[in-house]
Amino acid sequence: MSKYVPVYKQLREMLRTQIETGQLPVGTTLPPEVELAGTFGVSRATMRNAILDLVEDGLIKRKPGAGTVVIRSKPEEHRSYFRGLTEDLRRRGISSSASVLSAEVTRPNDAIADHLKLTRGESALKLTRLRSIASGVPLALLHSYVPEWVGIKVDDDFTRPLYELVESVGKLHIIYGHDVIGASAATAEQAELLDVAVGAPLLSIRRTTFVEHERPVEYVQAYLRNDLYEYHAVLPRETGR
Amino acid sequence: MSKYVPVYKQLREMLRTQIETGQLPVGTTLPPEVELAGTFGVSRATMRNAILDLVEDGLIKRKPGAGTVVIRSKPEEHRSYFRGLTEDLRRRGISSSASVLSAEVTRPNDAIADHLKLTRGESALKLTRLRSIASGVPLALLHSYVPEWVGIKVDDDFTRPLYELVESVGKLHIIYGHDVIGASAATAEQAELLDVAVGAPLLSIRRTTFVEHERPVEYVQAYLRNDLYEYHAVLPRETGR
DNA sequence: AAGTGGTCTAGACCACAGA
DNA sequence: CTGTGGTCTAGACCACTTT
Repeated sequence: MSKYVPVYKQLREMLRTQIETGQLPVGTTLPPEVELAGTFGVSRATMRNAILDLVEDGLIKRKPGAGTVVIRSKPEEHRSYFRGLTEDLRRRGISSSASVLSAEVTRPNDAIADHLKLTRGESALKLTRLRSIASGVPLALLHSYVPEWVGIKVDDDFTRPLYELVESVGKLHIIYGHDVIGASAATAEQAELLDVAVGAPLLSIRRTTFVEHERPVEYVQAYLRNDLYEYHAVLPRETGR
Repeated sequence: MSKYVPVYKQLREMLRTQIETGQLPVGTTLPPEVELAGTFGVSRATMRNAILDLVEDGLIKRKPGAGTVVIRSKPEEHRSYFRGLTEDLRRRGISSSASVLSAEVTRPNDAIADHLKLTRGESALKLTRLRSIASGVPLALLHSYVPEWVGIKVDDDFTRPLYELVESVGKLHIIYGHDVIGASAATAEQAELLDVAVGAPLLSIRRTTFVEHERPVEYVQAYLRNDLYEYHAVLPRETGR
């Protein structure tokens, strides 16, 4: 039950704490590596190991010949992560519910089969849902496709987030998602369901979800009311090496 | 024009090449650190430095006591990065050009001043541009705002990517961007400039660009023709710390 | 020129996985 | 048990930025 923790990790966390609590405010120049190493009684390499981790976390910045400066006091959050619509809304304080309009197993059209990397003859579960916010106002029309091999059945509970189903039923681990976002004009059917005028601008999100080995497990085409939803993305700049 | 390249970087790139060309196929177990170090006549630390970079890139995986295995042959591309519209289009093989409709220094409205974290009285350069694809078809209407402190002048060359200007003139380093994407109906003015019908759906992108210390250096409101442009985002799933 | 981070060496012992 | 990666030391010299 003894828990071994390397020295450099202890030092790293100690420094991280000092930065996050403001004992080392933004703008502070840290002592040189050698001095820090001496202070803590470790070799320069060990001290360096601790420091470089913090650079990786974006808390400090180093310049050869200049020094090491604290540039941020809180852990970096400059990156968007893949989330389902339900969780996305919940994070913004909007509670919503879904109603299933239809659920069937079919052979999807070629474009969708291609996105899901289906071989000829393979089918997919097609799911159409309408998601509304608490007051009952319709928000989004969702057309989801899940390959049959994932193992989801037409009588599963689709009012819960689809990701949970995919990950639990298929025992899969989602790695990333690819979103393509555009704008489109509401068709008569969409207008009816979403309670907007025909031709009104809708936000269109087409999402492909991937598990290990670049395997797609879900394709969703969503149409959202532009007055109720905006898509957010925080993108880090490519790090040159 | 010094050409000094550290040994570990040379070794890293050599290994990377061998992996990407398939000389070291996926599944291969690499020789132990000590052996590799001996092979290349460097110390273990140097060899290790090269290897760890490849772990960071997701090309290989290490397990203590087990070994080092090649797990991917191509660099990871499961993450979108911040890019300007120009570069984004260029990567898709679309060449485009921009024409400046207006450039002036003004006090922006409160919403925009807030995005740029301007104090009372601070002004910003307002820039309106129309970007068209090669054939001359209009693609996007861009309203850009850059705080005065960045140092960009109204007579700079705005047909070049704005990021280059910001980074070179202001000697700044862009860290990340925050995009908010929605759909809107074209106003009369927008319809005229973009050559679409009034009320036609447009893709709306509002982007705030940040440099060190969470400082915003640019705010752009873009309206794009939905038939010519789609926004792409590849989002990794949140990794448990 | 001085000081800082960047690279590199030649060792050593420890923690962990597999046979 | 053996072998692997993980950690650590005590030096050294180099490249870069600032003074």
